Amino acid sequence: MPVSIKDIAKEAGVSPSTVSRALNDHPHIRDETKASIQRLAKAMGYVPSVLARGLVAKRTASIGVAITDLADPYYARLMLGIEEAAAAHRYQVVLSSYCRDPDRELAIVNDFQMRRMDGIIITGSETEESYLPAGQKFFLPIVLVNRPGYPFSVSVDRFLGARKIVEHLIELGHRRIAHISEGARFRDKSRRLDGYLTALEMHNIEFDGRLIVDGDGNIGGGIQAVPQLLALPELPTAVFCFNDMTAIGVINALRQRGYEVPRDFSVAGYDDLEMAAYYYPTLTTVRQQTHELGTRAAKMLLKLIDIDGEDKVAPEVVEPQLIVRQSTAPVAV
Amino acid sequence: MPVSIKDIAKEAGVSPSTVSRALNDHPHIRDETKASIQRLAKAMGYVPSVLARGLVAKRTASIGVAITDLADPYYARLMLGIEEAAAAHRYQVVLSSYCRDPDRELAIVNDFQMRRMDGIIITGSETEESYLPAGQKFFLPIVLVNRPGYPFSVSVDRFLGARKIVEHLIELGHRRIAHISEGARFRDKSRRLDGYLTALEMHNIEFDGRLIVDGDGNIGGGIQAVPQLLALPELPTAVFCFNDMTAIGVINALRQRGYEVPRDFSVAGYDDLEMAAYYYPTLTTVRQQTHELGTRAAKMLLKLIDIDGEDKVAPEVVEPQLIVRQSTAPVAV
DNA sequence: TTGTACGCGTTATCAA
DNA sequence: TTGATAACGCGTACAA
Repeated sequence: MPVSIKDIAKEAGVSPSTVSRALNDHPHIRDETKASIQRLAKAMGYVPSVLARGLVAKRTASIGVAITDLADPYYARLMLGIEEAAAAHRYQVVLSSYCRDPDRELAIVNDFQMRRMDGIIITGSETEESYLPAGQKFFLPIVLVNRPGYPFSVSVDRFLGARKIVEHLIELGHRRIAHISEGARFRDKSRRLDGYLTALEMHNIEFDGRLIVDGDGNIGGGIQAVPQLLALPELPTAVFCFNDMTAIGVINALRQRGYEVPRDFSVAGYDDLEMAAYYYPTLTTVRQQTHELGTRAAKMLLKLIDIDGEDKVAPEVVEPQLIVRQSTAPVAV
Repeated sequence: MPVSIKDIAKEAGVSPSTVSRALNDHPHIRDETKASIQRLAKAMGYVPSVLARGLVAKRTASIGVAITDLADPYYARLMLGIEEAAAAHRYQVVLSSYCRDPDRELAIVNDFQMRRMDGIIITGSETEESYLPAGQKFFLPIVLVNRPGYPFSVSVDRFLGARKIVEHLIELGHRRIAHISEGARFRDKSRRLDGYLTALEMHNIEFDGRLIVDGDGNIGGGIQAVPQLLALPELPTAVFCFNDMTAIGVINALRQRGYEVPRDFSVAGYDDLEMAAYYYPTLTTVRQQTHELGTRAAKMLLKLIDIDGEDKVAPEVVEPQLIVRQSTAPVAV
């Protein structure tokens, strides 16, 4: 049973409010009593109750983060950024992973509401629309990461990132460039795919739909894509993958079949995971300012919480950076 | 402003207690009123407050998990196991990462206490001792993962895992086997180191302290260890790493210097991360039953919460499994 | 400087 | 079957 403020009051022979004041460093209280009560509280192992506090204060000094997938290290970096900004404002961060499952995403958001978090950050939402103010189902501020269509969002410009990396491949002489997508579900709204198409168009390269193969954002998706690519009547010379995990799958599957990267195929990833610099070969990829993305999202959310001035907040976009390493090379002649 | 039970009561023209009963499916209530109130609650966007509920119920139906490091995918798998078991008992899981920082670990545990979680799981605690019942600083049950000395713990037998993998190296003919540890801080209580020493002893191989080099559990630690190994007057032929991340760092650093694995050195990891099967070369490693570890930890915690019968709970140990892949090979002659 | 009284949202108990 | 009341732990006006 936790010790309550009343227990301390009884023990100290004062009223509960005096204890409350002592513990919260209130102005009008004798230094002596304050000190002795603080000492007593510590000795008795007092731990304040967020439940009771939040009930009266109508705030819990905590924000909830619903992340796409715990297993993806990309989100770990994002979390570091969020926690840093939150800690600076003395907010506690609570995390849950919805594993790319729309139902779980909504369940987590609902749980955060039940816990009366002060605000929520959702990465890569699968149900973006439901958070639109029109619905009014949510009574706390929500910031989305990488959903640039949402009014309160912080995103990396994935269109630009994809364009940059495809142009890099084109500059290396590649003309038949395959793309492994995140999955069929996302095809229409894929910014990466748009960037890919734009880069081709800018360089007058004709688009061939057979070069687009569905992955799933994980290693397995990359592995499964390879036989489809190799079955094409005319092989690609380069593969632009949805992310680094996919690229690792692709390189692995190619190696299994006796191909070498970048000798036989250039392969590019996206994300610049820590692993990208240590894989063999090291990955050419797109670095997203992940840490900054996190701090920006947290700051936007805190702004929404504090001033409640939704008008003052506009969607933010950060620019990604091309990282050239060894998995891409000039096309073989 | 969230809608409260009172708001609904006013709107429905009944008392708050009736609303509470309707929402909680209590027995003695007219089906009609129950249905209409439930409908009204949904329409008004009612979301119950865990704060208020927990205050009176003295339980929040949630457990906190403090994990070692978000960036380590090992913990993602563990979380899946925990969440699965928790969900089966209708418990919510809340996660925080302490990034191997003892202070943050204690801060998180304290926060969980403030939130009046029903119990806590801590992975790889850096401050194991502080949770011993003797201290009595904690009023909620705590289960530790991979701290077999603690009375309420679920662990993989790391001693056995290390012994298995070192014996595998010995069988391949290796005699000078280096070990990259988790860090100097952990040397005395390293079960992996014990397993390593035991394997050597069982095969009458003399121990050479210079072969033990400190890492940090991350890629960087592996990278930094390599120059120290290469500076030894007599080179090792194999390296047993604290974990897969360290092994990746080691292999990478060796490759940078023109060495090839396993031609020049055999390198073994520990954990069997997803990546281990896809790295180049694929890693020989030790698979921990990570998912099962998670479910077991959650079940133990739930037992402690429910029956409060500490006597009925004993530390559990699961057996790890040797996974042989391409990063280890017979010693060169 | 300290104590008293009330309310936050909810549930449980008792009475109607 | 329903309503009134108290209680959970805490903060804060207001009174002393």
